[in-house]
Amino acid sequence: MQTATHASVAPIRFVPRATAAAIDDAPTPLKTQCSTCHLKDLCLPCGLTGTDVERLDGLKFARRRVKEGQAIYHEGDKFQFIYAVRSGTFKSTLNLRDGREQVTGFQMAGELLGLDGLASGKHASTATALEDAEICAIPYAHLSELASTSTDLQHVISRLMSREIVREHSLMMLLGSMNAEERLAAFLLNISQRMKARGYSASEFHLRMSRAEIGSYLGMKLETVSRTFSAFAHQGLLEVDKKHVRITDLPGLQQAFELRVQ
Amino acid sequence: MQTATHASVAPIRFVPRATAAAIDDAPTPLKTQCSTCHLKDLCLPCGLTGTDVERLDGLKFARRRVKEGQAIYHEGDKFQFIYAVRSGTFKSTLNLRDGREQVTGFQMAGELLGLDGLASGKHASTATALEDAEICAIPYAHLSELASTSTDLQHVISRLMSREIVREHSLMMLLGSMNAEERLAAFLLNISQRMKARGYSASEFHLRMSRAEIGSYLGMKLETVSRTFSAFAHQGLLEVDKKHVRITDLPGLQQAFELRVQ
DNA sequence: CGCAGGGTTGAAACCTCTCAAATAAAGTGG
DNA sequence: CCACTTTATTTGAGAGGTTTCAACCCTGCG
Repeated sequence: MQTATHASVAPIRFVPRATAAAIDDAPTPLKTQCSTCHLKDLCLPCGLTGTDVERLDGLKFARRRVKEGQAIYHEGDKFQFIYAVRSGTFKSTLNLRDGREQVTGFQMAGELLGLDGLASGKHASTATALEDAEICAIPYAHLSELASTSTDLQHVISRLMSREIVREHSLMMLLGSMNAEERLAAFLLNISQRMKARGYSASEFHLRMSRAEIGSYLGMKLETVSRTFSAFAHQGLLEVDKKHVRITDLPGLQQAFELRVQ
Repeated sequence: MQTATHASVAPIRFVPRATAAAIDDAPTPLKTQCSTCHLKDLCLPCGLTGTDVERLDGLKFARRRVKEGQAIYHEGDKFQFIYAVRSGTFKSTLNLRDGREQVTGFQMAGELLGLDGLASGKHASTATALEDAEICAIPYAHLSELASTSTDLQHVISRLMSREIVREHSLMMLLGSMNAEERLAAFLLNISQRMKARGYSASEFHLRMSRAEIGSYLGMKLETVSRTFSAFAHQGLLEVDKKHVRITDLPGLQQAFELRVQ
């Protein structure tokens, strides 16, 4: 549904896991401009004035298609690009010793990926497409060069990083002090809000992630996620059919979540 | 023990909660330089070359004493300063609806506080001293002005923010996939490492936070924290007496933690 | 000296996890 | 196009770990 508006983009070949980093070094040389992007109010240009947005157009970055299941970078890969999601949904994950993965976030259109790579020069997580997607690959060197000519742009980047910190704070609160129902309610309300901000229905949507991925993100087992979905359905808060969700009692769902959180 | 090295600083009066923000507007006008600070390898100047560190000296910021229990900013306060811990320990907290608080981090000498305020211009958390402490209050406006003259300084700030994101990632992993023993082991090893980096013993230290605060941070109840301490003691991994901890089997503790994490 | 706050420990309740089985959907290959 | 396999999801029952409630100890302080 989200990819429908970007049909005129050259597809890139599928890149197997071991060499996925290689695509970072040779992005499709297709130029894109921020000033005319339909996501400019959500994405990098958000908060910038006309002149600064135009300055952003000086950035030479490429659009890329990413197939479902394909990673745009892996934990440990050299950090060179920041990625903006144009369409589709991604998950960010950390690898656990026993081979399992911990989901640290889901990213939707207009959201940025890869900011955790600045710390050490290597990506600290892996970003994988949950459906066929499209991204802008922004060379960090160019971006920071550009930022040195505009304090406003500097602030925007700092603000975006700060937002990520704040987001993770609330996730820590969720993981540290909420039970299963509160966690899932918080998750669904968050998705609902983000769908709404992107012009989709806030009450009915298609989850792109599996029960296991939701569980990993929320710190619970997939069976518990499934059970909690069923419990919400029995309570009349929503209707679920696999990944399709329809919220039928938004205030009720908010109450299930707001029992604890400020 | 940490405060002993900084005795020649004018004390500030205790400021009650409601007006604590006021001290932000009138910091003690005592100038400090980064280039001669004993924390320069841990703190803001970390990674900067000689010339850039000198440029940091152009920053006019004040040192301040903070009494145990006093907050340097509260959730919702206007964001103006970034704070560097000179001595002492702080906790960062979020308020929960039911009046309880969620601890999102502990900060030691050389670590920064307040970066979460950039996102919205208001502090997203509260920072409270766990013991008498000393901080540098760095006006963010000055810092970002200075950063516009040095790309290296820009990078340092970005890197520090990114580090915070990475730190929170691993905490999410901890909260999402570890049991009580793994959590406490991870916490103690982290504290141990940070003590070591500051020139203190890695194996014997005094915790500045209560069982309840540790529990809030680690997503467990204070009784469980206490029980897990006792369990470690029974296993011969450490000796505990209230807040005093001596790690007697570091490899054993690491094993208790590394069972899951990469 | 009594009290409050922080810490420890015990026992039972409760929630989530684990293990297991059944179902449905989707992909595979003849 | 149909059996077959694989994967995702749901649901049940019992195990297990953490929380809850409670009692008790210790220390510092007015």
